[in-house]
Amino acid sequence: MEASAKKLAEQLSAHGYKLTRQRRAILAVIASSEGHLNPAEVYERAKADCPQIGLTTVYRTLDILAKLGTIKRVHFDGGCHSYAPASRGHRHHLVCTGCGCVVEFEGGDLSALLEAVASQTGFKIEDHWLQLFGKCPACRDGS
Amino acid sequence: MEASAKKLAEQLSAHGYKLTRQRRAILAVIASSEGHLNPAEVYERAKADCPQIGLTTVYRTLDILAKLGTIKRVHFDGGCHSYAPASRGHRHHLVCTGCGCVVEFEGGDLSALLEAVASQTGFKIEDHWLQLFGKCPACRDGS
DNA sequence: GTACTTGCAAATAATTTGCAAATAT
DNA sequence: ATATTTGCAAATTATTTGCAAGTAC
Repeated sequence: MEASAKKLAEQLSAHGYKLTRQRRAILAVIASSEGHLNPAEVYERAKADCPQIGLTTVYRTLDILAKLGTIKRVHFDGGCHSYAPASRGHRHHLVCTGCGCVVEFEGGDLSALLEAVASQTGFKIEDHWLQLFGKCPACRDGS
Repeated sequence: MEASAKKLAEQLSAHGYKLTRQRRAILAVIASSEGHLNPAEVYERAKADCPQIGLTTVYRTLDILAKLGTIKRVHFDGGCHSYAPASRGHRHHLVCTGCGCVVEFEGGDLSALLEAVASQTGFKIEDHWLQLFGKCPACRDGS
């Protein structure tokens, strides 16, 4: 298991979850993924490591990881059930519309915007969600 | 048909779509909705106006409206298949986590942020997607 | 009149659940 | 040892499609 997957595994055991062969395989897939993966894709790739794994387990594990904040759902109009690894802290995703790879970035400073919206609308803002779409360096030059 | 629904209807016919009883009913539901609605909810409400409407038609009509940009999908972790009316121009949605109502706001100025991310990552940013969550004035005081 | 639109029922796809067997700690 | 986790198959839910009949223009 490579370094990044080990970190993710620690998050699981720190919360009292057992580290099974299946979960390790799923974590390895996610850690090594460049982009966002849906449950079926995770399942396919995890089978390389752990042939007996079931799709149900993938669903259950992704739920746990999403709840822990280890992974985050990536939303876009074509489908909203893909996940990408998430770092600690509030980060946002930048998704390549060419190859689907996902990069995290520091969320700039939105506080001025949030305050403006709050006073404009009377809402108490609790959370925000920003996602950017574009072409990564490779896809930008390539096609 | 009230004013707002009439405007939406014009968008449909301007694109060569016929204005059927069913489509009018769906538009009326959307125009008068305070929040986001999923296909099943639209269907239930549209039946008041047009009892013979089928769920299939709701799906098909929502697809058309989303393609035209008349409505926009509202994404959040609990479900990503709800829609809210969208104004022309680039606006963002503010969703109340209490009652589910949706308000649009002018998207502040994100250009500095976008440029920073672009130069940081090498991506060519094509689109962005911002959604805020909070409590609307009523839900804020109420509970 | 004609092409677009509809509702139905059936097909497909996606996700969840119950449960006995397996396993990490 | 034991509570958690698993895989399977079945159940459920959501969405899409084919097609003959209906309807807006």
